[in-house]
Amino acid sequence: MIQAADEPAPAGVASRRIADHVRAQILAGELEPGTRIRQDDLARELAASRLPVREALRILETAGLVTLHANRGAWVTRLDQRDCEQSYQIRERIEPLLLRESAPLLTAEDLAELDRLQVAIESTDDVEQFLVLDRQLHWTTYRHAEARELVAIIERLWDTTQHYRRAFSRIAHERRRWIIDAEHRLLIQALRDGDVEEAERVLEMHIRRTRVELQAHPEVFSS
Amino acid sequence: MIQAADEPAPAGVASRRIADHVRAQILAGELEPGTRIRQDDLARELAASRLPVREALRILETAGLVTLHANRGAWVTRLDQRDCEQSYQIRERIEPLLLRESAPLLTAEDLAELDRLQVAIESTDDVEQFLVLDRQLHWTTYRHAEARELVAIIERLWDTTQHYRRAFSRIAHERRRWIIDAEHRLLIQALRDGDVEEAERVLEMHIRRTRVELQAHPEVFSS
DNA sequence: AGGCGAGCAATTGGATCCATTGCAACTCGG
DNA sequence: CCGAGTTGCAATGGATCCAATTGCTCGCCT
Repeated sequence: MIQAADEPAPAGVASRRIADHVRAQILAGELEPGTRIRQDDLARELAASRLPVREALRILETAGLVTLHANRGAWVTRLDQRDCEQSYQIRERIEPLLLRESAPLLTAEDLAELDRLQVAIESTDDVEQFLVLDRQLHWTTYRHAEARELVAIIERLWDTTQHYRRAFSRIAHERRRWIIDAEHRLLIQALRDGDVEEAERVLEMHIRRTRVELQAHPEVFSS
Repeated sequence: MIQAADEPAPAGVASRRIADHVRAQILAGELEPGTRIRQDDLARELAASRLPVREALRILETAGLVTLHANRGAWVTRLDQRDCEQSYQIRERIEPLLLRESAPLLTAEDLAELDRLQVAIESTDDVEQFLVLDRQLHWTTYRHAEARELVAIIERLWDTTQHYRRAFSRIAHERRRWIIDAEHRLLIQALRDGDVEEAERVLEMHIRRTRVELQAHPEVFSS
């Protein structure tokens, strides 16, 4: 092995790397729902052949992030309002399960990090930053959960709805942010108190409220 | 086009076909958790090259049915008792959502089919037959639901736990079957009455009871 | 005799090449 | 001038070939 560690490191299998890359692009909003993904372009962009690209697209299709049409190509999956609300409804019911498993194992360091993240959330005006930090905050509360299936499912739900969360934040963030902040603080406090049931209730309410507000903004899905 | 329609027809994309084939084999119990899947063998068996096989394996990995280790190969995913219980806990919370959406749209024909299926279930002693019919029955009740995400998630949960449901049925079916039959009949009756809430409650109870009974049989996961 | 290392076989991962499909523009006829 | 059919191109799907990694076995040294 001549080249040691100056390269960004192949880091595992190419198809996985490519899938992660595209996933990140979609989550970052660089690829919006409905945009076409061309195999050649991706391959050139990532300096790989089309073969791992195709595998990556199949992975992402199963993950629900892209939609494939036989002999026609791949597009970033577009959700309608109904699908999106349904996703939130599912999260509302199962994320408390994840929290229940993780909450009792949270350390003082975890709680400190939650505080830090919440302060950061309250002091940013950038939507993109907010999305990243919000996600970090919630997944920090889930850090000690070991339920693989549950984690996979919930990550999928976060992923497929990310774009609509962004669109929604863009138009309603100013008005909503103090509510979100309050809910986050209630969640963190319940966790600090070791009151898991209360934390579950707050989380469920947090997700439901977002879902209900989303109902009132169909323009998010119109484009 | 020389060869017209004597072939079984490619019928869509090969990778999808192969993935479905392997999925069916796993669900039928022909491939048990832990068994290795070799790319060459699959390719030969299905008269295809290894390329679509690889794509299929990536699909199935994302679907949670096989586990890939880089440069080492693919194995049918093995769940531990904790994972399996968690899957049932998730189903318990979200399948009622699917039922709620579908139940009001069930037709008289659907109800007749449910009766027919239930009669068939009660008159079979074959575990394999039972698994197929039970699955058909529940998915008939979900027939009119259109929530894509929810359907995908629940199918995944059924798929990944199928093997353990089989193992459990093998050892505890005699003792349990009258309970299952009773619950199915209650479910169908509630649907016939148009009492969706009652149907949801019965379904939740049905899944929870299975989960709790599974807790008492760790030997299912020992092999 | 046991453990460690090197070499080899088997299997997976990746690249290039060819076939097939779908789309679009252009042409020809009404 | 408009519509339908045909032809050509571009993008995906599939097969074969080659490289890289793994782990297993055999042999050697301690």
